[in-house]
Amino acid sequence: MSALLPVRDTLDVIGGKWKLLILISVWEGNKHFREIERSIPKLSTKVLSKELKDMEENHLITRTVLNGSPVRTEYAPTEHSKTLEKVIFELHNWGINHRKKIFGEKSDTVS
Amino acid sequence: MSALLPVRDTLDVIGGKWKLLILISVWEGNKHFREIERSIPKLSTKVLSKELKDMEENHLITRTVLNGSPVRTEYAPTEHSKTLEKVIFELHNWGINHRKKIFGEKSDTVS
DNA sequence: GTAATCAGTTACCTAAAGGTAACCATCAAA
DNA sequence: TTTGATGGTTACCTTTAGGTAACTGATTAC
Repeated sequence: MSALLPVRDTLDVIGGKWKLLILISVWEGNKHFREIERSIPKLSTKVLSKELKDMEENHLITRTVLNGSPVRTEYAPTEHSKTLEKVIFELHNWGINHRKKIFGEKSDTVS
Repeated sequence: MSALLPVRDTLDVIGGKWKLLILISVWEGNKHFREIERSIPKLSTKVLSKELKDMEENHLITRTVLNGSPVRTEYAPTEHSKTLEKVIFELHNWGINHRKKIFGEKSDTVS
């Protein structure tokens, strides 16, 4: 069953500890490196730097360097990144229901 | 934004290298430990053992020990596990489209 | 009695993800 | 002129996921 390859691709793109948090931060309007960094507690510059590169490669964000005095960069979400919203919604939805199953009830065996 | 907690839950349940492969194997009708192990190339007994425990805790499968001579166990998927199909479908779907974006086209910047 | 099956466990090792902290250059304000 | 902001990089360390291989005890087949 390597029909799972596309599933793996998706999990690689949104997996890990920080990618979704960073994506949401950018969706919320944070544009600059330090701005994004400050918006996410405990996130280090090193990890942010690496994740932003990954996300740029995956066309989730764009990076624009503004030539000016103390070098400004601007990160922006792509349209493509917006297509993740549905996926995230489903993950969220399932997670909610899963918690109910795990902590709320008892029996759910099949056949 | 800790509205991401349920998303994290879901990713924990289906993430990692083997969980989905094992789940599919059980969905396909493999019931016994060695049977599942043989159905997935490169999967080791140690990892399978650990993953099955996780999946049992998460109510994705049930484990039944049949008292008999060389000790048989039976693993079966739960109804709850079936609710993952929709999630997996979305992940699959997005993965397919993502590949098209990445390898097929070029421009997709926002605003 | 030897091998092979069942269902795992145990100890050890490698690889990848992530964390910590110091550092770079450039510029503006105090 | 020192401090702080800009956007990062570098080297090193820890933690977690996963891999390798040997081994257990019970049973059947040879």
